[in-house]
Amino acid sequence: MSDATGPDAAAGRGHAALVEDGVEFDGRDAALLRAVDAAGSVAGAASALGRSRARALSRIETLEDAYGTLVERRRGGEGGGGSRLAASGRDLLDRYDRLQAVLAATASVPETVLRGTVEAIDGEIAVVDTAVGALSGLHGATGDEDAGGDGSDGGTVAAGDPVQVRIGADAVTVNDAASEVDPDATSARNRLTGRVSRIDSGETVSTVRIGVEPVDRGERVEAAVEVAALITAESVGRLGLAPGDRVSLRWKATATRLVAHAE
Amino acid sequence: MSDATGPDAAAGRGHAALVEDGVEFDGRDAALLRAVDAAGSVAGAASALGRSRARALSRIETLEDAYGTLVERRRGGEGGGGSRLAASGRDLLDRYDRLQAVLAATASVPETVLRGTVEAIDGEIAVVDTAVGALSGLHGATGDEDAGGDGSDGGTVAAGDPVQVRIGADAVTVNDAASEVDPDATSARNRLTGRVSRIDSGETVSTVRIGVEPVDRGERVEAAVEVAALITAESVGRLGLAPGDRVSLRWKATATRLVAHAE
DNA sequence: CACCGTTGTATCTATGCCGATACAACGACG
DNA sequence: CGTCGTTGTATCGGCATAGATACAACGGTG
Repeated sequence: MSDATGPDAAAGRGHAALVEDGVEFDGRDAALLRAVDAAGSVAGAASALGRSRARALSRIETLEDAYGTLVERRRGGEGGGGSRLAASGRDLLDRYDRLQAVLAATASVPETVLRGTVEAIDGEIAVVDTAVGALSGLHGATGDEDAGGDGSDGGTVAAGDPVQVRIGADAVTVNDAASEVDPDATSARNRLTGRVSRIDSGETVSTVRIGVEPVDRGERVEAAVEVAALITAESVGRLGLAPGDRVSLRWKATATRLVAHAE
Repeated sequence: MSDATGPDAAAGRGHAALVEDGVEFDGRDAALLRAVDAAGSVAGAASALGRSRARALSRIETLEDAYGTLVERRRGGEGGGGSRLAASGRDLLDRYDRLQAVLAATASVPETVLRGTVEAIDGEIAVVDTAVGALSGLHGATGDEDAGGDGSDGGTVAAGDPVQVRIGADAVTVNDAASEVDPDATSARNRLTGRVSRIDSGETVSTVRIGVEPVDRGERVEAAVEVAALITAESVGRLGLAPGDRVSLRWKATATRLVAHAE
């Protein structure tokens, strides 16, 4: 939306919901629970949201069938009764909020996507051959597949497969190329060197793009690769970064994700 | 559901869709595009999926109204015609797959959640007072709010607000406490020290939990805080990590996210 | 020129979800 | 004991979406 910070950074608005037992918990449900918390009754929540009370109640029941008790309801008594958000309902809202935060983050944080082919797989970590050399990262396979989902996404990756390597700009650390750190003192494994090509400064956060030289591989000429790094403006100042500077990039293998890439 | 690999890792199943122009692109649409790519025709794709051909076609049209050309359709000719996935359709599938990868990652990567109150806001970065001291992180506010969305999530954060600080375990770097690195050479700002409390070893990736002492704050006694870090098993070996060891943690402010926490 | 399987297009029907409405049950309070 | 506002429960109609069906248009192929 905003402007020309990144080519496509904000292009991917999304919508996410929790799923348990086949029941989706989406923004509408979150709003309902929040309204119940605010109003102290399902009836009040429904009228505040302009929704049907009976529907709201039955919706809560189907949610509770899947997620457990969410709202403690009581009828009769002072004020005719009322409903309070249960602790587990609050937890569910927290989970939902965190999911939304992750989604907003992926939409607003630029990512670098490289094509590559899997060289080797060792447990959860795969080594991928890319234009800028071998990179290692996690492939999402945490054991199970989304049952009601898609077709061929995520899932397993095998040696030789074409994949995309996804590096979130917030995972990349920028160092002065001169002061090289002892490689044995840190758990960040992927490293590259390159030259700063552009700095997009935000208020307190800057997106630094670093041009990385492709490795020499026979006749095949690869286009230059730009890796984005999101760092605080303060760090830009502290490192004295300016276009043309040589820097070293570093990020953890566990912050790198592989996506199976059909074709 | 599955079993006891991780305590709760798979608890947060989710479902995400891209949204553009009010039109959702979800797993069902992804499966349709993939089937078109495989079958070479919308008719073949529909029958392969057991869906109505006419509906599939009209669905593709509404998708194209929002996302641009996705499928190149041709009628008449050899084989009676056919359809091919356009390049932009392939790109859209890639975007969707990456979104799914992010979602799967957040479901499988542990995160540390701390409660805190916002101390100060400086642009996109906020400083939050937590049980383990002041931490800085991004608040999702990228300028706009989800129109058709929720109520009080994400959005803006103000000084004094209670928030949750979310730290993905894949963003935390573990260092030997002894060999302290020159603080001016790196752009990672948040740092803590603590003792390793537990190491859950996967095949090649381990989740290390580090107990961090809460800062002393008068009479108020806070429970000990455990921060999770996801690092390669190789790094565990290289650093010689074992329960009880003193380590220093480090992660970037830009990899820390704040979630407004009602109440 | 007829054939073929596909893309377009229109229409009818079934299904599921939501709002609207109505009524019974509940229990503290006055 | 009646009042009150809520929770439960059932039913009806509206609306959007998907499937089913039918038919026209298209353009290589034989």
